[in-house]
Amino acid sequence: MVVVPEASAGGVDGDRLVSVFQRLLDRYGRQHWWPADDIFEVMVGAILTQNTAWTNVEQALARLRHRCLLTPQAMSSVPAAELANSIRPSGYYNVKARRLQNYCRWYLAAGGYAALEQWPDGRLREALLGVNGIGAETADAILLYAFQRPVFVVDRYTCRLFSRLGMIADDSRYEMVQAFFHDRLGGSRGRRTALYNEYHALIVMHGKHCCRARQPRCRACPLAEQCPLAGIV
DNA sequence: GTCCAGGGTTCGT
DNA sequence: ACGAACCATGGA
Repeated sequence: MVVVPEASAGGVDGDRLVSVFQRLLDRYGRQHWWPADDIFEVMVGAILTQNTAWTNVEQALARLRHRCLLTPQAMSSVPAAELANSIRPSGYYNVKARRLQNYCRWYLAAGGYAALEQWPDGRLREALLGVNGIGAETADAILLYAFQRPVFVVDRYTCRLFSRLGMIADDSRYEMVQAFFHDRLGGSRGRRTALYNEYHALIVMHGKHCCRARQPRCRACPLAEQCPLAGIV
């Protein structure tokens, strides 16, 4: 599937969003997210990576796999203390153990993937948000990367980058930023799903190298002129 | 030693 | 409605 958008549906800012996407794609290439072996691991990873570096999440996932806890049945029935110990490298292990079990119990009670994939986007999103420990970003990551729904995932890197590009206010609410993308990147349902998938992954990849937290502007980034956004920022 | 990471909830104002 | 405190490990 070609992920390059045909044309923006959102005027000047839409064209700019497409331009940023093109530059990031040219510089970093296709990211092939989500990095996981199966659908359930995507969901677990989405919870474990909350405010946590992915390298830590990988260690936690390896421990879970080694202990045969990477299934919703095993994860929901194991003692919380044992689950917490298994995910220790990902940090916040007590709260995340509770969140994982909240999620697994909801997931199983709903009938698992086969049942949930039949749910419409809005209903599925609301249900995810109803699980304690699943906020807007985690819900959208699961919607996009596990359920293939056309939902743009807004994370810290997204807000930082596009506020520095002057396209959004630095204090914009989550849903406002998300609507900014939804309103300006059109196309078919499948096309938008593929585009949102790649775009978010590229934003994260870029954020790891450039435009770090303490740097006020992108031009101060380590990539300097190599930065794909050097001419824009 | 300091800073930060692919957030979310809870509890004060 | 909004901000602050809290959760916690590991890599740069």
